[in-house]
Amino acid sequence: MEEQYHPAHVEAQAQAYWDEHQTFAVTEDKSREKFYCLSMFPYPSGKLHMGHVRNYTISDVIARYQRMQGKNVLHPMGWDAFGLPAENAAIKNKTAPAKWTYANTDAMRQQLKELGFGFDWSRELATCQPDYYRWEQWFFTRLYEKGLVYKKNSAVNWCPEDQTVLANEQVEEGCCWRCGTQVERRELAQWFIKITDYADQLLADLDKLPHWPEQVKTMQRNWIGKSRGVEMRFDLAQPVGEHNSFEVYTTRPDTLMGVTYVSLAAEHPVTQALAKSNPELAAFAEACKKQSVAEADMANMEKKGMDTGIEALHPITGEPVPVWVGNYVLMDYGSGAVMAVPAHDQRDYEFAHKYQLPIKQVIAPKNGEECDLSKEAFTEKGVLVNSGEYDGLDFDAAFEVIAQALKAAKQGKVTENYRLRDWGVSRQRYWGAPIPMYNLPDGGEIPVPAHKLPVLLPEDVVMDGVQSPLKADPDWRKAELNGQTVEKETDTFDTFMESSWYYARYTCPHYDQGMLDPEATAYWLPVDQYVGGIEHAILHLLYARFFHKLMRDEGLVSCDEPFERLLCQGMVLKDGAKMSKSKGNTVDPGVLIEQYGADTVRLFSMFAAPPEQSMEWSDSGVEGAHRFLRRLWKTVHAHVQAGTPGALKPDALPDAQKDLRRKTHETIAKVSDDYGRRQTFNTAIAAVMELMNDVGKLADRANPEGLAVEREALEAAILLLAPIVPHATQALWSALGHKDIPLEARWPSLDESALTRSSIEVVVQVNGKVRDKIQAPVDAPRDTMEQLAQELPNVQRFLGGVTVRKIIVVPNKLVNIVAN
RNA sequence: GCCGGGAUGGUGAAAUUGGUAGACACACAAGACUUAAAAUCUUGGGACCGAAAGGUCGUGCGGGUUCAAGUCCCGCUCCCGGCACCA
Repeated sequence: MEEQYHPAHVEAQAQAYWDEHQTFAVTEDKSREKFYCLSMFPYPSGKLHMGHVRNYTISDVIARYQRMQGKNVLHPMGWDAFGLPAENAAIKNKTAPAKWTYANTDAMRQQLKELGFGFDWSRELATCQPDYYRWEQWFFTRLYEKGLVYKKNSAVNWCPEDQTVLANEQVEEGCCWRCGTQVERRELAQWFIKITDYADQLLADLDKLPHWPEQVKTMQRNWIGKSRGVEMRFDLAQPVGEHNSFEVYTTRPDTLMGVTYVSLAAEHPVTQALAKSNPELAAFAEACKKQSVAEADMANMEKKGMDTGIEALHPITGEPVPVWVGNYVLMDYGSGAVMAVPAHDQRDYEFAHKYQLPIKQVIAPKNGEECDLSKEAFTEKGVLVNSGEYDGLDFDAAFEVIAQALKAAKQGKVTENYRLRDWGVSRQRYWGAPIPMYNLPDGGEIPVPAHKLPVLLPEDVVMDGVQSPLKADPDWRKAELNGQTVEKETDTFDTFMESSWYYARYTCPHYDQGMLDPEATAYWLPVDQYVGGIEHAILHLLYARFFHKLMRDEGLVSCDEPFERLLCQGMVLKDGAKMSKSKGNTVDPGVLIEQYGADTVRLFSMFAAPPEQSMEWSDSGVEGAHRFLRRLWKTVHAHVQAGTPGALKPDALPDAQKDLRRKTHETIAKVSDDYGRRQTFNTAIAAVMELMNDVGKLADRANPEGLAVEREALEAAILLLAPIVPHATQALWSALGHKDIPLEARWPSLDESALTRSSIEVVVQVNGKVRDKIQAPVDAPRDTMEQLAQELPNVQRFLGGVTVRKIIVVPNKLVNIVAN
């Protein structure tokens, strides 16, 4: 072996070996336990960034670790290739999005290989390829046939200048990011998939995911937002056009007697009908259309309203209450109308103050205290007051009695409601999978039949404007079905569609008899370990879970959930901020690989922080990681030079050598737990560093017995580090005379007998403060420990003049003497 | 605004089930080697007091529970992720 560590050479050699031996190509092998390890596939933006490096290093480490546990490991990679940035780049560079995208995948594949990630490249897929999206199109037509797909109007951001739809991201302070024109809301007919039909399952099955982070499950639960409430009808005092009433949903029917007005959305049919004869109201509704469609903006904006002048009848008392229109009432939510109880809802409270609407207290605190409504609403649950016959009831009783009263009066009923809304999948863009529907001349539509799929997206286009080439090209949409002239839908799918099932397609990426090969999915699914950014905790992961259930109900997969275990990695920061071009704090992985090698980049990525935490990038930290690898290399080299180790004779060793053996096996135990259960790779690396520090201090190269102990330590260190720094460890393993590679070697096994020790350090406290430490026999009896502790001089000092009340002994850890 | 996280030395972090706060690194300082520098190696270090032994304080802020709290509970502050058309 070479005396110096030359990463460029070592890495090229290892990568060539893997390439030559097709080390990471896998097939179904029913005789072996499988492990499917998946990273979220990247959007092919052109260059790998540190977030990718971190993500793929984590999954590569897990994949290689599982491989060393003897499992048949699938670790695939591909491209989330459709999306907005390709269109933006295409407009900027006057090229086709397809060309740009494919050039980017080539560049990024190259970088991924340089980092030594063990992907099975024979399964690579790109979602923009027709043999991928054709099955998505087919599946959508199946959903249509099952009644899980429907079309309805929904609001989008519209730039009147560019005559185009904008993504939320393309709206900056209410204006178009290209031309600065004020953005409007526009209602378009769009396709939806009924995710709400699966809301209950998506909620309930979270309980089947014990290996998901609790925070992600909590976020999904809250997003689905199941609530039990009452849906009721408010009749209008006078009919408005054809409308006699409207529906309202509340989770707080106990506050019903405190309703002092109701609010409708600007798009509510009653509002629209009233606006026809009320120019002022029409102007207000028009003004509401200038608002953003993003929920965060809705929540932050100033709440405005307008009195319609009409009244609705309280569903229980029949008393008239004023009907308002509010800019904060969403048509997409529930029924587009809300009852307002200013005394017990903070938003209603502020609105009522602003427009001098009455505030009527109907709930009092349980403990009988007065509540002060002069500053804020009282939103807690309590006891009913000012509610006539319902006075004195608590929330639960009031809920049931009032719901009963509404039901008896045929004015309402108890229902469950979800915050979750159906999934709008239509995008008015070019670079996406065409929605496989034919629009008929008479206005209806039918799904494109299977034999006409895929509906191909033309790749040879010029993006010379903001308009989608599909919409700009009248020839493309022309189609014919059974002799009838039809038009292809020019909208494309939301890119979440592609990312919702790619994990399943990886099991059979070349299968052409259907969407999925049942044998391949039966063997590989579910994904055993999914690794990706926390930013996907809700949308992507919820849609993928939903899609999985849809595929299950189509008979394509057999399990209920797609991802068994989930790891959400934190962001990569530099100087305390997210890396971004605008801040100029980006770090180019390519430059670092050139300077230090891939192993150093991987080692530092994993050492700097535990995976879930955000990680601070540090150039000097990278330097330190590199230094450690050089030291490791040097140590192995010196060890090999020192001679041939003898047979290991554990019982006959001097104390220092026993100590080193204990450290070796403590490290094996610690690192195995860190990789497998805890997934804290930073502490695993620290443990191996400690082991190497001990090798430096304790190794005895003067005799074959000493060399045997050092050899055991070095082999353990190499194998334990192999998943993280695969190139260097492969070279070192070979330098120690092994013919196999670490990936195919057995994970080091723990020798329990090496762990035994005769004494252990125990802390002695007086009143919880450390006063001394003693070397005590392991598992010493309680009274021995009490006595040893009390005899210590520095303990005595603190026991003078006080009485010992109690002594707490935590075996092999601590003695606390409580005295006063 | 709503939902979910986070905050520990000069810096990244560790402390796994309530039991020694700061492992392992980085940066820094001193020393060794060297004509010299780099590299490498050794040593040191939370703050404050002290010659030392040792003591006091210390995990964003304010309270609480406990023999014992970075860890549990209540109330805040600031930062980050998501909010349905960025992916």
